[in-house]
Amino acid sequence: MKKINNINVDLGLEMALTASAYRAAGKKTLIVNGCDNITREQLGILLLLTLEDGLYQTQIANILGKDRPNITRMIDVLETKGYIRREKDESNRRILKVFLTEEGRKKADIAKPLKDRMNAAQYKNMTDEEILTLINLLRKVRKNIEVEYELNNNEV
Amino acid sequence: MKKINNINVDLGLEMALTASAYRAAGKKTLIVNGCDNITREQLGILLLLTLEDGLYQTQIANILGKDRPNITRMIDVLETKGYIRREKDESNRRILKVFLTEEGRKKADIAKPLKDRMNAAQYKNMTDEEILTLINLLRKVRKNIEVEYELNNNEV
DNA sequence: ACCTAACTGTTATCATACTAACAATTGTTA
DNA sequence: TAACAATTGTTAGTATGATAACAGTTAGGT
Repeated sequence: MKKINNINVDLGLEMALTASAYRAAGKKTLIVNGCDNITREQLGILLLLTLEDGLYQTQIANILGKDRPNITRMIDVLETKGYIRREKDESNRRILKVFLTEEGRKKADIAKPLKDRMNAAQYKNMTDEEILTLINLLRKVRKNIEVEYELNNNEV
Repeated sequence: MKKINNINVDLGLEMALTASAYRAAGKKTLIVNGCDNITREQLGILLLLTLEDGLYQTQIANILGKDRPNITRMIDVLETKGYIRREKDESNRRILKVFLTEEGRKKADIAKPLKDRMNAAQYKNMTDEEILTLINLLRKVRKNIEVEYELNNNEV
């Protein structure tokens, strides 16, 4: 494990722990506020659709960084719950566009301020500069990993 | 979504994307180098045991930031693969201590440099100061979240 | 000693992450 | 046009993340 100033720097563990706390807090926030019939990830899809309705599944997967089987399953659930509906695209019959229902829009409107409040909590006592630094460093690490990942790809 | 300098700052999404790249790269590294019969998470247990053998399951769970059911399952798998063995503690019969087998130690020795190489890759072109900053900001966010999480806990 | 609370590992259940493989559709190219 | 490749959504299977509930064990308080 890399050491700096005699401090162990295991980024994987740090990210796992932070992500774990993040998930727990998000779940708790939803439950405490009566949004206990939907998960944080499912809500992410609803919130995305409030920004741009009618995306198709692969677009949703790419934007949210998830894979298509996952999106299929989550959208199945959201459709069963009546929050979204699938609609065939006549110009490309492979595509299923996803739209919010009225119920789905209502749910997103209720949950949006909860997400905002959680974002505010996680950035408490942090300056804008610190937040930007954190985001940029995460992106730098991701870029490094993706480059290395592609290198490995070519090695195979 | 919080905006700084007109840039969207969705830490949850950034962490999810980075963690996803991290997982993919880790998995690929193991497969490319012939360690395809073990997962990154299972390997984490083996590497921990090389630092301190004979930990019991709850200790492993706490150190790695996982829950006990997960550890039970992963250790079941590792035991089936012959990489670890459970041993009852006579002084406290609730406890099962976990030890590396010879096979497990060999596996860990083979995989350790792969993990080190991946750590080096993710920190490429980053100064020690940047790395420390990233770790400290992640910890700060985690602390914020945990405080907020406990607050919610009390509100219930 | 007895009762209760806490701890440890386990099982069951559900949601997510990921891969492989597939059918249907569309795009490309010889 | 015919053959092949790529795209889209789906299904199946495995591993992980997380919670609830349980039996066995230990610790604490009366």
